[in-house]
Amino acid sequence: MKPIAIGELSRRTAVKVTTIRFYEERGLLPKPVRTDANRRTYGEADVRRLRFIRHARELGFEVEDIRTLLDLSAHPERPCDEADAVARKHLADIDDRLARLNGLRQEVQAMLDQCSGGPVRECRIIEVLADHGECLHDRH
Amino acid sequence: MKPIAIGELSRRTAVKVTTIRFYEERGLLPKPVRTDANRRTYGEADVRRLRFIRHARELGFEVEDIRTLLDLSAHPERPCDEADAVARKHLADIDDRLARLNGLRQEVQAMLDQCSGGPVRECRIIEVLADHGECLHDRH
DNA sequence: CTAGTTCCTTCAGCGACTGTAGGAGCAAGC
DNA sequence: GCTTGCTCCTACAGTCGCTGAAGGAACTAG
Repeated sequence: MKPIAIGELSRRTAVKVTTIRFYEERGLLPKPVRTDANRRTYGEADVRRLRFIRHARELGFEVEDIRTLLDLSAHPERPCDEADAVARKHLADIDDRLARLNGLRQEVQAMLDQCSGGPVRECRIIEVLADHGECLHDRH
Repeated sequence: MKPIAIGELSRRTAVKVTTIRFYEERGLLPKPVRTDANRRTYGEADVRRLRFIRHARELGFEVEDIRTLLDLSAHPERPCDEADAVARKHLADIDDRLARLNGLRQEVQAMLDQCSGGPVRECRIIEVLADHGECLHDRH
């Protein structure tokens, strides 16, 4: 199999060249073999690994979590408790953010509903922001 | 009215001292009058302005948007279209994030549901991450 | 007077990239 | 063989919205 240049790896994984170099520096991707002219060369395994990383990032996993998941995938004989824990923690995190974002949505929607389109003096948006007492919830 | 020190302003607005100085540097708060010993002194107007800022940040508005909203609140005779636009854009942004986050939640939940607790070799979490084809949605 | 707290400036760090400058290499057309 | 334009290299600064630390000065209470 012929070596893959960083640009082609980028195209095949939809990860930007600069981001690939960043992942290398962070230790998510192994240091690749270089050509005589000092250019990085990759193989199919790198394509798979980078797709794994990109996919996990799309699902919102942090780089630190991805490191753990990558380590795990390199040891298929170990129990998957750790992967489970990482995913569970991530789910809890998502639920948390969803709850807060739903609260915000309600609040901002209410602000907009009250705006009558007059001058700023009468604008509820500005007023609501100026006074937390106007809010639906105590804590945002 | 007696001048307010930065620490007291911090206590009264629940905004950290460092953050207050940061907001000053970013132009959200005006440069305060200093004492002979070079300490910042604030008044009630600053308390109100900072509460406005904090509240808007809690509702997820960006600093740039807050600058716009603050400018508007200083011109009560102008129409509130602009405030409305800022809030509307923010709502659209929240809806966007909610949709994506809900998608992620589903995906991660599905991953967890399939994990049978065996070795990593059989773990669906790792497998799903390795292959986007396993996903519920095409685009995350 | 002393100890403890508050305040000052300046600057580095977070996470996860993104972009730029300034250069070298390479592939294709003439 | 030369030029044009793309790709690649390193090194480093910038993004957003803070946060914290270092090192020093000043205020406050006992």
